[in-house]
Amino acid sequence: MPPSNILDAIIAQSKLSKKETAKQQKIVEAAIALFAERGYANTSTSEIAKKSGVAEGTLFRHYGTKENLLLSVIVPFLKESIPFLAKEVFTDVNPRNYKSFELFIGALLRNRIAFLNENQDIFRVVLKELLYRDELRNELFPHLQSQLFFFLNDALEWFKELGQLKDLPNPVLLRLIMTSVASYLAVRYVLSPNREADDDAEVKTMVDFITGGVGKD
Amino acid sequence: MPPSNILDAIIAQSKLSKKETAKQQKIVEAAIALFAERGYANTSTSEIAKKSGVAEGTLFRHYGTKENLLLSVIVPFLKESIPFLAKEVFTDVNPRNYKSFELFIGALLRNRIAFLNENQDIFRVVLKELLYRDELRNELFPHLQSQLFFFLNDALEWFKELGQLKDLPNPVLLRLIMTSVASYLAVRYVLSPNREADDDAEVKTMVDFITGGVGKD
DNA sequence: CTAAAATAAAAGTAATCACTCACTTTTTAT
DNA sequence: ATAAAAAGTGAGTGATTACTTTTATTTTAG
Repeated sequence: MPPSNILDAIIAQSKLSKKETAKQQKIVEAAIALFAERGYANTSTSEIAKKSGVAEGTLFRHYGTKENLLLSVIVPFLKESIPFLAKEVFTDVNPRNYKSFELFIGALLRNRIAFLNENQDIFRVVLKELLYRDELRNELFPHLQSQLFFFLNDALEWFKELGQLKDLPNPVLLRLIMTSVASYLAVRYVLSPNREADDDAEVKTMVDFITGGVGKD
Repeated sequence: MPPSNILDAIIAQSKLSKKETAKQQKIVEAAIALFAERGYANTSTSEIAKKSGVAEGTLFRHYGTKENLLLSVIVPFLKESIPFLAKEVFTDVNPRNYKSFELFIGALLRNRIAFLNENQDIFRVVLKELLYRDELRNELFPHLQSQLFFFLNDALEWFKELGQLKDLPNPVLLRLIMTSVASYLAVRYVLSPNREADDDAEVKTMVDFITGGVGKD
């Protein structure tokens, strides 16, 4: 494996497994559930095989190693989850369509909440493994950051022009906004998963906080 | 072990091991380093024994199980780290001594940064295990929350009186402030550990953000 | 229909794991 | 000084692990 670039390796890997058989889907499904429930290290390949109704050998025929199976689980998620890679969110939540920064951030939050509602399990897997895997994280973060920057730089400039954003450097703004959004999502989906949420109220609270803080004018 | 209450069990456990032998200290030291580096599940007891220069049997004589060793590592940290339990931070950063909410939050941030500078490794261990251990988390969070509330409720009322805080419910204020602080610390110490930081500038940025958001007045 | 090729299942395999146990050494108390 | 208690040791133990190899079944091709 020549590439020092893990992301490339991951993407290449994901392209290799073009056709997914029914059994492969079952395997991935079971892997997601088990990894999310007890973590990668605490899940054995035999358990995955059992849960997916497949022989252990089948699992290794398709994925070679347990590590590789993890990547096959994480990669498709990342490809959708680093959304600014895909054009979807771009067009779905286009800053130019929003007259105020509040509305834009609100839409962005709603978009990501909807996505995570559909992907809670795998989100947990990804988050946990990102904590454990330094190399993956070290490659992913700059990549993520530059993608976010590429997408949001424009948006930030747009709302600065409209006079709705403080005149802070864009990287600083980006960091403040994204860590707020991320920590909200992390608490909501990972740390307190069972809670029922009033989306409208919560989004409003977060948007108000991000734009106006807690201080009195 | 009767108690359904894990926290009680932990605290009881920590009280049992009153006198720490030199070897015990070595063991805990090595365990922290290894757990932080590669996680609990990926660290074997034989490795811990080897690194700390004791026989594996010694480790089990003192801690009984690997799990128990983890608790012995986590507990003392938590006792200091849920700082509002201990009076130290209370007196060190007493809200009534601060004329403005900004100054108070700044002091709080500096206090926690100083603490984490001394405890980076174990902070990483705790954070990772909290993600993996539902029961621990489910017991710890309400406890943490109520402690924080007990301490900060007063502070929030104080700064509300001074007209420096928005008239939001205290639990909401608390959540917004603490998730901001926590996510800043998490990014700084866990996700991007190797970064060198300009404390003064970063604290200022965070304080400004928490009090005033990113929106233009 | 049949032989070859691809896929799945089952039965291994060597390594590693957390943990035990019989025993020795050190510390403490009298 | 001595006995009891505590601390320390390291060679085992059975269970489990990721992975392999062998055997069986299904799919495909001529």
